[in-house]
This record gives sequence, C-alpha cells and structure tokens, in this order.
Amino acid sequence: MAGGRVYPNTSRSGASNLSVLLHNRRVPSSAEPLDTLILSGSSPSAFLGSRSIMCFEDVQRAKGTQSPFFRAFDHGENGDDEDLDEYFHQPEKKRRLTVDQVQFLEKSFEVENKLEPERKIQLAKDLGLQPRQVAIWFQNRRARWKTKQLEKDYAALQASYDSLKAEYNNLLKEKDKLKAEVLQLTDKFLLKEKEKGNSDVSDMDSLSQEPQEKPIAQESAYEGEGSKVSLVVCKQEDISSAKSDLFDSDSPPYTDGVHSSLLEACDSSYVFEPDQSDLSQDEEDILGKSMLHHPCIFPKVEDDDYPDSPAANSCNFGFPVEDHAFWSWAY
DNA sequence: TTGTGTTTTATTGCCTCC
DNA sequence: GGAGGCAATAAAACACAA
Repeated sequence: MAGGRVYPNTSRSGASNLSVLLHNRRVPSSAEPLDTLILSGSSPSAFLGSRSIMCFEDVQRAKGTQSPFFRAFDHGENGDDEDLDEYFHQPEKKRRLTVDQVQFLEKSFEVENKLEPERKIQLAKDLGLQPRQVAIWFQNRRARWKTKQLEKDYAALQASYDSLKAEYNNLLKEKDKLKAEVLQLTDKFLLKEKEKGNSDVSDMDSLSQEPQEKPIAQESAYEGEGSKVSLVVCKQEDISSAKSDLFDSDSPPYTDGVHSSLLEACDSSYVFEPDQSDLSQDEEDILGKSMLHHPCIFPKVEDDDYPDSPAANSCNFGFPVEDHAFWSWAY
C-alpha cells in the first residue's frame, strides 16, 4: 500500500458489511426526490429502496423500527438466519450510487469540483455514504470532466485548424491568380518590346554612334522562345517613381481585390511575406537573411553588376525573379 | 440467455504539498 | 511523514444486440 495509506474499504467495519448486505438485497430504485431523502434525515425507508449502502445508524434504526424490508429479510423471503449469515460473509462488491445520490453529488460538483474535508464529511453524512466513497466519486468525476474537456479542446483546435487551412488555400489560389496575371502582363510587355525592337532596328543603325540617354533599365532583353528573360534591375528610386506613375494616376489601373493586394504590397510599411512553403531550405535561408536586412519589398540593389545576388533576389514576392520585368514594363 | 462493449466504483502506486 | 490528488487499471454493474 502506497505511502502507508489506510483504505477504509479494505478492512470493512460491521457497518460496511451491512452496506453490502443491503446493496445485494436489490429492489427497484426509489424515485423519491433526493431532498426528501436527505432532509428527512436519511430515513431508512428512503435508502432501503435503493441499491445504495446505508449509514450504520440508519440500519440500526431500521431494524429497531422493524421496517417491512427487515421484517421480510429476517423472517420471510429467503428464509432463515443462515441466509443472513451468508449475506454478511459475502465478499465486498461494488455498489452503484442511486440516481438521487449521483444528482446530489453532481450539483455539489458543479459548485466546486474540489472537496474540502468538511464538505466531504457533510456530503457523506447527507448521502449516507462513507467519506471515502464521496472522495472517490469526486476523483472519478474530475477524471471524467478532464476527459470531456480534452475532447472539447481538441474539437476547438480542429475547427481552428480547418479554418486556417481554408484560409491558407484561399491565399494560395489568390497567389496563383496573381502569378498568372503577372506572367500575362510580362508576355504583353515582351511582345511590345519585341515589336518596338523590330521597328527601331533601322533607327538604331542610324543612331548607333550617338550616346544613349540614361536607360530606364540596365538590361531588358528578350532572348527568344524558351530562353530565359534577363533580369531587369531597377534602381530603387526608379521603381518608386514607377510605382507612383502606375498607381497614383487619376484612374487606378487596378481596383479589384486582386490588384489591391499589389497596391498594399507597394506600401513601404507593408512587409510582404512570401509563401515559404514553396521554398527550399536554402532559399528560405537566403530569404530570411535578406528580409532581415531589407525589409522593404523592393531589392535595394546598388550594384547592377550582381543581379543574381541575394539582395537582388530577396524581394521577389515569391515569384521567379523574371517577374521583375513587370516593374520595368510598368515603368 | 449470452456475449460484448461501456460506464461506474474502487484500488494501487506515485507524486506534491504542507 | 501524512494527507490528498492524479493516472492507470481492475472489476462489478449495466446496456444492448443477436
């Protein structure tokens, strides 16, 4: 026995044996309200109608008053004193509490799920149970409550997860939509550039010797089908002006929800978080570092000779770096 | 009636607190 | 070190389908 704890039920008193006896003498449960049972001082007739155990005093009183139950038991039904002895010497059995007792305990549990010694004694007295039984009931009840609580918490977490997942999926869809749109615009831009290039060939020949004006973009070349579009690197101030040109016009080109995201992304106070789930660990590392140093959504590229440097690629909205051509086009 | 799954009551061993 | 709480578990009681 752990900690030298004494378990009353393991060495029963005579009163407990009587309890067993009464429990085993089963009769249909009484439907009397619990208040009647308790307020009447746990009258013998009340608990005799149950499967519950009884206080020793109750039993004594019951015997003394020769209640119908004891009269039957002593002289009738099962016959003689041998039967009585048999009952007294039966091994301990579990007894279920009556509905009323359980209801009372439940109400008490609702008030306070912990049991102070005084309350335990009082409850035991009221219900005609042993204090330990009351303690055990509360212990088991707490365990059940905990299990239920865990189930509730789990359900809440599940719901929360489902909702987040749905939101995530929506964001993914929106991302794809935006990506497709960027690609479309890029194609448009490249076509335009190509047409422009063809018509300018003759002009270029004639002007080839003249110094060019400061280019909008250092490099903007279309190398034909299937080839990679070279990165267009813009200086930040150029892009900023492009932004204002593009979005500050009287009639904004994009007013729908999709493009408003772009507008939001252009707000310097808005830090766009790319979908890192699509990135490899290396990419994440690079991204993480660059985002740390360049929280701005635009790459702070000072050296145009290193377009593929982490800094140059850091703020690509999670899109391929080619997509930056869009900004050049927009400008 | 019986087999089986679930619920309830009770025990055990360990742990914490005073 | 004793009292009490908790987790794990046993076992009786109960519910219910076949």
